[in-house]
Amino acid sequence: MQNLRVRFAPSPTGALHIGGVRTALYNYLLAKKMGGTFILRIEDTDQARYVPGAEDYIIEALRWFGIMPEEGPGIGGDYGPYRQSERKSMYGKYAQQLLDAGRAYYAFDSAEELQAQRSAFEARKEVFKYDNNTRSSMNNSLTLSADEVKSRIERGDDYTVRLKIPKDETLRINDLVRGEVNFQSNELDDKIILKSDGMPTYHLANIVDDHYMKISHVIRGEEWLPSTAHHVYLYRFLEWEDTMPEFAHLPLILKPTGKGKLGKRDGNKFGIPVFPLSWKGETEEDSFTGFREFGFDPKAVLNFLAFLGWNPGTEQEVFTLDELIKAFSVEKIGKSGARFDFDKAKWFNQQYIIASSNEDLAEVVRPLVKEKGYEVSDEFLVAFCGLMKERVNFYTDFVETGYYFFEPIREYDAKMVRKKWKTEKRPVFETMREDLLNLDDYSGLAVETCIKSFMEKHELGFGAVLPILRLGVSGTMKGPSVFDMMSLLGKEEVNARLAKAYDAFDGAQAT
RNA sequence: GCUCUGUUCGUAUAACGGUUAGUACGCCUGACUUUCUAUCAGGAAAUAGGGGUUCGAUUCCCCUACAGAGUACCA
Repeated sequence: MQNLRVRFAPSPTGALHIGGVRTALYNYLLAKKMGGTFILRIEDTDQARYVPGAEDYIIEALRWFGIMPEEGPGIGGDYGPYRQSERKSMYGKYAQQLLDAGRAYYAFDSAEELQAQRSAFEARKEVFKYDNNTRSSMNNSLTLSADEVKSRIERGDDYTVRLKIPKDETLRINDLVRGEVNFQSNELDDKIILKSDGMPTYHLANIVDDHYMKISHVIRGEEWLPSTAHHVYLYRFLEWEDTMPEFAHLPLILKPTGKGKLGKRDGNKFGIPVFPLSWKGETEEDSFTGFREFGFDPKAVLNFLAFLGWNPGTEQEVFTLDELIKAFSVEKIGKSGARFDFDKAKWFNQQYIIASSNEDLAEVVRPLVKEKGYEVSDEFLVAFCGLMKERVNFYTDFVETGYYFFEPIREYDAKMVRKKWKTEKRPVFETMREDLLNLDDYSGLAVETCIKSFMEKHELGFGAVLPILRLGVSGTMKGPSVFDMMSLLGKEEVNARLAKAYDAFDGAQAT
């Protein structure tokens, strides 16, 4: 085989969906594994659906994941331009070639006429298809005289170019994921390949570009499987069939619950991200929180995505990108739709956080801390990450569930306070506070020793003392080791918190 | 409707035609622990249904059911 070249070819119609990211990932993995080239091509042939910023979003997302293409718009490469709108002049030529070869024809039917046909068929409970059956009754260069066609074109009438699908043929397609897939040509419609605005449709542009960009493998979503037959015909009629790429159609990603494939709105509906990065659309419904902003690590998301429709056949689940590249193979891609399981995504993220060093975590958490307006030393932050990393799922949890490391306690767990605090015991706890204040060494171990001797002196058990300390210092029963927490907060801070807490506890007890 | 694709615990999936049908997430129980986690040890939980082929089908074939996708001058 010659050089392996794959492309990710999204349409800039909005934020890049997580399913698109998975497609990009699989393309990337295959390219890297085989020493091939990963290419980004922007399919912007539909001006009406073009959304400004979408292209930047796509590139930013790929960069965040660390799966950057080697060729693409703004990146360079020998097969550019990489935006279809900039390749417009190429496509007309091939439409003409197809026309000349009798493999395509002009169609003059207006949108209204087509609509009328559809309605008429619908009334008979049939579905209109522009195909070898119906094209003889439509206005096209097959039914009109040559002169008529010529004059219509010269007159400037709108026309499209349609692919003339042959009659009575069986088309056999080999798909790397699904094996042999057969199509009857009579079931295929005469797809428009050149629109009346002169732009090609996806089908033509895709084939021409893949050919010129020397794409060897087309890895894309299953929604393209039905139109692959048209694509094969295009290759055949353009006489490029001998260099036609291999096809691999990926299973769909399904909604977390219920029916259907994962959609844009599912994110807001289930309160989970379905886009890599946050996106601000025109409206509330068109705005989404991304995995990044949700507090995910890009490596964890990639790992999760890799397993949505693929598995290595071993029992290993946590993979670095390099390991994924080594393990990846098209043969291991699954056939059936994979449901998006947020719990699993969460678990992957947690695995990555736990495996990260405290220093690396601090690096990621620092901007979040700054954003909240907190000012802390690097040393503090690193220690803080060490204390918290085993009890968070997302990066955002650090500053949210661990907020009390940076600002005063917002609220005490009232139920626990009522259960554990006795106002009569306050004098005893005041002596504990003093004992703590007299400590010179405020390491976790020293604090622990101090508390233990305090308990011994007053014949108190862990259950009577530790909850009070924990509540006083963090307000909640959830969190890291009390002693370590106190050590990190420091003597003065702990003392102040305890004094304040005792008052609050008394208040809570009184009500 | 038609075409294409698919169907193993709730979810993701593993299993040369021969296994007590494995693993992970989630769930339940226990251990550890001052709490929450994490960790460890257990547990419940699946081959859609029906026909074949075969000594033997999760695995191969057919039918049914269900699900998904496509059926645009969108990609």
